[in-house]
Amino acid sequence: MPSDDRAVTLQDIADRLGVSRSTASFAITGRGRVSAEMRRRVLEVADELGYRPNTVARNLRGARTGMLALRLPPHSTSMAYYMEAAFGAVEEAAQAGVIVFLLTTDPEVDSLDRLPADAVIILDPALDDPVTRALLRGRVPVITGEPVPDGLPAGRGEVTSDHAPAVRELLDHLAERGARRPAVVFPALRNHWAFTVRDAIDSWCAEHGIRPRIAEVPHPAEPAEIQAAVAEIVLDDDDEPADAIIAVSDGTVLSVVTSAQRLGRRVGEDLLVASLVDSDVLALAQPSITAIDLHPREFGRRCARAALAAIEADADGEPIHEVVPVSVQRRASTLGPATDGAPQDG
Amino acid sequence: MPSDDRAVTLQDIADRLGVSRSTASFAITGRGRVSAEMRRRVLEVADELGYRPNTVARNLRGARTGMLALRLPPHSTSMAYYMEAAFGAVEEAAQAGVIVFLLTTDPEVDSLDRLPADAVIILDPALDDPVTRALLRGRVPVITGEPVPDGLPAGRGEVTSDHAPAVRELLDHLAERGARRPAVVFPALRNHWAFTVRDAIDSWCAEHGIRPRIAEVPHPAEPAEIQAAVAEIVLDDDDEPADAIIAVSDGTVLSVVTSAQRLGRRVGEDLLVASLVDSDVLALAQPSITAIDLHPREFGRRCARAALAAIEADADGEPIHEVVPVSVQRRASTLGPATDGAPQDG
DNA sequence: CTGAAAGCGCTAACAG
DNA sequence: CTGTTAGCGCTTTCAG
Repeated sequence: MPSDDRAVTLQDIADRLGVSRSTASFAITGRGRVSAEMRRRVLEVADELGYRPNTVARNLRGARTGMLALRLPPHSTSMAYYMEAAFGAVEEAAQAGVIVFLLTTDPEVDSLDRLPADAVIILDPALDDPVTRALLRGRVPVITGEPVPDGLPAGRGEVTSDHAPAVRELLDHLAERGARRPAVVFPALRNHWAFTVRDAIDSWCAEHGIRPRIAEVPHPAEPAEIQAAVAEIVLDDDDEPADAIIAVSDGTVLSVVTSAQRLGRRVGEDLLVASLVDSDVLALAQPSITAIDLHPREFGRRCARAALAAIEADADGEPIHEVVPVSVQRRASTLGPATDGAPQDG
Repeated sequence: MPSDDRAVTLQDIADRLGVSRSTASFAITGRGRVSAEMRRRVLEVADELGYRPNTVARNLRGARTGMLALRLPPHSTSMAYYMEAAFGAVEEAAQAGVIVFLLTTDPEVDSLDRLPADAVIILDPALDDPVTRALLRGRVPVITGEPVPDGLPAGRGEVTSDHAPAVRELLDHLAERGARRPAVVFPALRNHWAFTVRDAIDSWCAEHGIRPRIAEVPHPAEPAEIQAAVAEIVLDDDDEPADAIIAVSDGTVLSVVTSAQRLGRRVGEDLLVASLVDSDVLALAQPSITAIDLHPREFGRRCARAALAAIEADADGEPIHEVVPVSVQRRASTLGPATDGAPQDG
């Protein structure tokens, strides 16, 4: 029982069977040509010895690292969303024996073009993020979660969600529920998601002859700034008060709901509230909050899959483009108290 | 300008100066003995060529991987907390040129004792988590964020926060603000944090002659389960109603606040609310929510530092033990409306 | 003070 | 069908 501290190597297996390393290697990777019998024996011994291929050494040879770098937006608006997506990517990569590591929020830009990774996944690449820019210029293939905004070099592929229809569906839903004066609290983000959603809102409003009422909050924002924006919309001095409010993140929605309740407005009745990004906590509020479910876990998985594909297709072939479905979760904050007890929920 | 696709290697530098690889290596790592002059020239060329040491190859030799594995609890209660901690670890490790990768939530247990990492960080190790158990039994040194609960083999070190005093401070604060019947919504977690906090609450209550009123919710819980627990406490049929409620995560607190507001209770006035774990969104609610700030970023940094130290001290020396300070953020939900406009906040 | 050479664990030509 | 061999990029003895 070589249960000493050294790791079991191919050599150990080979020695044990009196064959050469390569035979063992071929048997294990299944790549080369070895007899079925030999293969069986190698596998048996490998198992017995508790052999674990050393991924580092394995990848050294192939000029690969067996790693994916993951970049999350510097000031993550929606923690839960990114965390889910991250774990989706980790899971998917793990199935291919690939490791996902996190990039610091603020890495040294010049260390970026020689990243020890076979590909990078950038979630929500933003126009004004120097790291994203450097990564996109670097030699490591880049897959982005959501397209790269115009003005930045394209990556090798992108995974995106069909935001516009979902936003329109949400707006339609609000209208059906009687909303006539919807308002939006929107962060000053310069990424594809923000541009797209904003566009969808604007055009929907135009089609419905409604003046889009958008309170833009800085990003990242101080609590006071968000609270002020929310207060302005909820109060709405100079105009008819908003009868529906859409916000982005857990935090902003929370601010909207609590502010509204404080001011005596009844969420789900005289004020509809919805979020552009779903998260677990939105189902916990009373009333529970209608939101667009971006299926972040699946989104993350697809990003990893795309990244893995980009590594293989190491030429300059077709860029990868994948669309992940999204869905609107209708909950009590827009359905009203009638259905409060049994909101439609996943 | 060798700006072709191949990465710049030590050999390139050596060739350029007509010296050998080892000289270049020594000059760059600063480990060996080379003349100051030679060193200067090597560094210069390295810089010029844009040399980046290949960490993978570098570590191959030393039987190190240059990587830290990070395990987050399978059903993260508090996304923001863990995400912050994770990035703290990533940042700290990056300074030492070490990469932090995420473990899948559900890895194959037998792949765990030969993890391609020099150490593992487990955040909030739980008694009932088989992965934690496997990791602790494995040969990769383990650092835990929060101690390993009794019943599991100890790791090589732990980073912890001084929860008990903070909980007591919070309870004292609530008492000062007039709370007489505090209640707690607590998840059925089997980790050190949960045990400690629960203990602190129990003993504080005992000292103050108060019957601890704890609603335990399953973990992970369905929204309905949490809502039910919250409703029970907020309503409190058979007893005097609670005048202060403590909850753990963003979600539960949100549920408490919105439920309370719906039932006509005024948070910060006739009902005090506080969270055991702070996060950005708690500052956004109206009123903003008092919470214990666990300084997760710093916590994560310390974990990484401890892990790095554990790798060096590869003997069975003293286990590492570090304590990260915590602080109570008093906000409007317990301070009341008087100070609502200017809550004490970081 | 510097160069040659031997590996780290694994893969993949190339022989046999 | 299997063994030999030459590396991947780097570190580190051991000679010179």
